[in-house]
Amino acid sequence: MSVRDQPVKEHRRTRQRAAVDEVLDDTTDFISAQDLHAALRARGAGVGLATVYRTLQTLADDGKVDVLRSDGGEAVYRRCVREEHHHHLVCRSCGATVEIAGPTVERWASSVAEKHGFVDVSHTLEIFGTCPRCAQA
Amino acid sequence: MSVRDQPVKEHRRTRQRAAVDEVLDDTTDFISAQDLHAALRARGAGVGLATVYRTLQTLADDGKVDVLRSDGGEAVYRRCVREEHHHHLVCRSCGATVEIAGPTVERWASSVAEKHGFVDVSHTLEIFGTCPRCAQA
DNA sequence: ATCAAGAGTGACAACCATTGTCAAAACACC
DNA sequence: GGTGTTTTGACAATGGTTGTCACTCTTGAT
Repeated sequence: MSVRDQPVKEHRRTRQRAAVDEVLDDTTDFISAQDLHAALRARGAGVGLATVYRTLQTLADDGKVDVLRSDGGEAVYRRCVREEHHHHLVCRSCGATVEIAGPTVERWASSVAEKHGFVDVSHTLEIFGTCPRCAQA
Repeated sequence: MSVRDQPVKEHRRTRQRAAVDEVLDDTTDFISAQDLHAALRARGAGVGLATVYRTLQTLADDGKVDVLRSDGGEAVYRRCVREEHHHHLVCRSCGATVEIAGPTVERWASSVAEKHGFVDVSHTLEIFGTCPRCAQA
């Protein structure tokens, strides 16, 4: 679908990357680079802020994490469960996330694009709302 | 669908807002606040940068312009033709934009959200690709 | 037309997420 | 262990966006 299907360059294993990985594993919701940095510091495994950004960027490039922009324009990251293309249903209040697959939407998107002569098509689709737990307030 | 269906508070007519409006009318593609500010300055109608931001924010709140985030996280704005909810097909290369309506997707999104107990649901959906004109390169 | 009240403006400072820099430290492999 | 390259981290720099606040302009009433 997209053009980024290169073999994914190999990276070195370092304490810092392992630490980032660990936090990512323990976090089911989207987290910002800043928050991730704070989380690392909190659990004693301090990692430089710049390194956190670089690591997340690398992971994103390799398709290992999902990235999306919060309302404030901040980039937020999350380890994806499915490797394939999918979307998210995100709670505006607590950040809880459900991964969604929508084959119909995929087809619709490409057909619409095709109809207008667009090629090399990709798309973004996120659904926001208030989750059941946050709703009882 | 969303909660922002208030009667849209009235605003005063000022030279600055008229100028912003004019540029927006002359621009068919998405434009950033910074670029809009430059465009205003270029056509002699200088407007403060802060004012540009405030004006765009106001227009966005009133649903008079569409807002979306560029890849770099910059907010870009565009006068919408349709007042109702809709999506965009955007050329990655030249920025050309086609407005899209997708009733099916709308229904699908709300049903998915509902199925998971989410309420007060909204969503974002943008399709990116290379337009016919840019494709012949 | 005049006026008072409050919305709107602008120059600039402040914010804050993100990126650049570069010497020092860590990894992989011989 | 030695060596060449990658990675790191502290800090500076960048750049979009928002906050501040005195001043100006629009508006509706008089």
